[in-house]
Amino acid sequence: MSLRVRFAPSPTGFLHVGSARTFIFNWLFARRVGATMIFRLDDTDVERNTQQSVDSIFEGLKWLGLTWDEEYKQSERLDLHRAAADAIFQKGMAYRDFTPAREGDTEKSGAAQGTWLFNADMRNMSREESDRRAATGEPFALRFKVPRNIDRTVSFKDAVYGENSKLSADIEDFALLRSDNMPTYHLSSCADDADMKISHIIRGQDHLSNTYKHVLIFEALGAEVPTFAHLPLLVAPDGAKLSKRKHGPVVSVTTYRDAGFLPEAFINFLCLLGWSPKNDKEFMSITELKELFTLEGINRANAVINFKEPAATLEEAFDPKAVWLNGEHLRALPMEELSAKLLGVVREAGFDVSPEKMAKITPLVRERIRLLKEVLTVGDFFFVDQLPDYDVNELIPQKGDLAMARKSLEKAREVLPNVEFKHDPLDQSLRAAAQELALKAGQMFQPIRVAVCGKKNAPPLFETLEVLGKE
RNA sequence: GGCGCUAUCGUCUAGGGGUUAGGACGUGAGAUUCUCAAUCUUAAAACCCGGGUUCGAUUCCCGGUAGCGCUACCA
Repeated sequence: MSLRVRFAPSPTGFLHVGSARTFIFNWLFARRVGATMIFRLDDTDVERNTQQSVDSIFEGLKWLGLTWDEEYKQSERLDLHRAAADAIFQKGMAYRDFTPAREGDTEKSGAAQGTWLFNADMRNMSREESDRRAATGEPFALRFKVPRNIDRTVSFKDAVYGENSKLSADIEDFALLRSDNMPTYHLSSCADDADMKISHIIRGQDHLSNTYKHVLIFEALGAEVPTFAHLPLLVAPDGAKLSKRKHGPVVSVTTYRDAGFLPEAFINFLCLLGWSPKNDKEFMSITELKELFTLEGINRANAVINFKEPAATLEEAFDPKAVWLNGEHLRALPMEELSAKLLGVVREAGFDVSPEKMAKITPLVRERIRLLKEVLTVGDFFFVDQLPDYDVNELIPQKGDLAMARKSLEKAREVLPNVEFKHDPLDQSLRAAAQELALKAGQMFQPIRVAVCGKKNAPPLFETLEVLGKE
């Protein structure tokens, strides 16, 4: 039997980090075992689908750089879904429910208050009466006739959560077709999975309890029930599920891209949430992940993405481990590659910097940034003609005063014009100058650094001067 | 409310009937250094509670509690 997996997002919002992880796990599994990876847009909810969301999903996935082998759109397969529903109906495993759709029933309080399982009048209606009413054009929803025998149980073995079973009597008669003849998610999802011969369904744990219904549908369709692997959910620091409304842009994949995450770092981070290679390895390339990934390595408890709610800095908006991993991946990149990426960021910010100059700057900022975008704050002085204003007190060296700073700078102005702007000559002459002034090297360098960079914390002085050049 | 799933440092996790409960991020201290980083060393930090089973449970079983999910003609 061939192995086939699918990623099936519904386009009702931007690409969520949780969806991205589901996609990544599917991809890793597929590439690891040689399965076919299918992308399927689950767009049967016409009212909530937006083109903007479709674009956002593709944009996010494109950034990740992981590809799939086949692509489908559910909205183009409605006939198949309806045929599946009809087949179930013809087998007597579904019935028409003529109860008008509940309207204005916005929240789920109705369901939450009591346990609705089925409407006996509808479930037990004779086929003749059902046909007659349908023939008059009366609208109906098609519901699955869940077995009510008291000892009947539905079970499946989940690759992550193990054996699961539930009394079928506890499962409500869920809808297959809405009264507008549109298939529901459960129906189209299963009909497609069956038709596409999906062998492994790897998806969020929020579907764990839906799986009983799905097993029922697969069986009614006479299809082989695939292997399920449910993934623990990604949640916010407060334990609530991630939502854009509550938690802002951190839940969107493009936010990571825009802040300057490397896709491989982002993927690495997401993999560590709910999965582990069990060997204490944390920093992993995509190739390594592909080699190490197994469904057995997935654990069962929800994982918190540990970001700060009101973020004071760019870094704070993300999980510290994600930021750290990104720094690691950044430093693992060949210098030229990193330089090219940084050049892109800098140019996008409106600075005109040549690739040659960027090539010299990159080694100086590489150890000092963890997100690509930080090049703009760490290395700003490399790009501007005129330094923004800074506090003169910044010039004061340790255990020194403004007079000492002034003395240092005057000396520097005297010495520097005659020095070749290379590391060693600068080192020698400035150290000599410091000695002449009876200052510690650090006390001499500090004011110069601030005068040059506009801030105390900056890359080493001589290299910086060398890159900046004498003019 | 009903049904289901889950529970190890602040966070991500390893482990598993007898361990000094391991690693990582983050945090503190120190080393190095022209500052900041990077790097290295080091410290603090965890088995939800109660019952069983057992010579011995953090680990196995049961119960509780808490969190999460599903309970839509959403997905």
